[in-house]
Amino acid sequence: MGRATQAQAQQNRQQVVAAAARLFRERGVQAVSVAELMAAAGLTHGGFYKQFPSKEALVAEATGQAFTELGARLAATERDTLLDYYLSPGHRDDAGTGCPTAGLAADVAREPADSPARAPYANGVEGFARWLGDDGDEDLVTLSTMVGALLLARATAGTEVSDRILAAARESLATPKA
Amino acid sequence: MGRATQAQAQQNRQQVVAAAARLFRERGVQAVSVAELMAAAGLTHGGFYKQFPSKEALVAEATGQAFTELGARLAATERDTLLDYYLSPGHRDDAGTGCPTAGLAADVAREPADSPARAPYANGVEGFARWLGDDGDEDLVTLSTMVGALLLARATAGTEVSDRILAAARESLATPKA
DNA sequence: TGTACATCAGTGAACGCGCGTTCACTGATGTAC
DNA sequence: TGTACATCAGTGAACGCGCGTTCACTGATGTAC
Repeated sequence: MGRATQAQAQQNRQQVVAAAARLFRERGVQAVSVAELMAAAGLTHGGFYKQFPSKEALVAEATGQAFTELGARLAATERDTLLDYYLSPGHRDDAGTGCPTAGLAADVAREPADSPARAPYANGVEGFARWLGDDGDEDLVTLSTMVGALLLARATAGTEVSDRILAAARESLATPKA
Repeated sequence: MGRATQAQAQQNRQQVVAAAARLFRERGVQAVSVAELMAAAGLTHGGFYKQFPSKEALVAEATGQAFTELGARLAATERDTLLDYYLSPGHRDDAGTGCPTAGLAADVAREPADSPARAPYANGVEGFARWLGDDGDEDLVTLSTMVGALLLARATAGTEVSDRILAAARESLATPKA
């Protein structure tokens, strides 16, 4: 096959990061192999280390990428519209393209304390909370409710209580108390 | 070594379930091997299948066990005391003995739709919400906030925002609005 | 603009390792008499 | 209560498999002149 052009190599790299950002949210970091991510970009697994020093480094980069996508989405969305989507069955059933705060929470929580994935995650959480714009640290509470409801709805998916969790959180957050 | 007594066998089995209930919450189902769980009970891994049909079956049983422990704890605790513990740095830093609703949420969410772990998890969530005792489905919102805040605090552990998430949620939930 | 050659993205096989599960075997336990 | 024997909890080695990572190699790309 020979050497790829710099443009092609960069595009391949970006495809691997994009696949990681999606699949890590969907199935968890441990359940997605380096070989699968390379295959998602049409490559064989051997070349992975020409682009990334380790899987751990890709986890960090994919985390940042997922939060960058979230930021773009937030910038183009009104609060009530976002809440409707966030607490919808659609979002519950599609973690891969959904919120990384929820989709990566458990994975990042179980990363070692010095994992490079922690910084982009924490920055993402702070940015999301700021966007919510509630007074004081109340935005952190709002975000906690959103993330908790989404994760509980996912873990109880298929049962009657799952939809009730989403509906109750939507109702509780739709109209700001103040 | 020869055959163990029925009492000893039952005790060994219980130790495996207890270790699983703790380690699955702490590190996640995939990060804990059958061999490690058997070793935690002082056994070699080969005998696992004399006690459990599969690792998946143990996941379901350990999930039920963790929620049974939670139920006992709730029965002996007042709401405000529980909230203080739930949203504390201690609980954040010790997932293994902590709430299974939070500790197993992502693992159960990623289990297949027909996984036997889903039923005990959903039952546990409903029981926890009922214990909270808020009106209508507001208890599901309260639980969502608790679980979300705890998971976000864990994923941001080591940063300044982690403690703020816990404190903000504690403040928001400590005194019922009504 | 052409030529010679160094670079390096990607390949494919291999590394050591641990996984969930199976199985022949052991020998004390539990049971039938 | 004592004896003969079937049961079966636990052992330890092995099964096939996939993991993250390494490496010798390929050959088109990029560059120096």
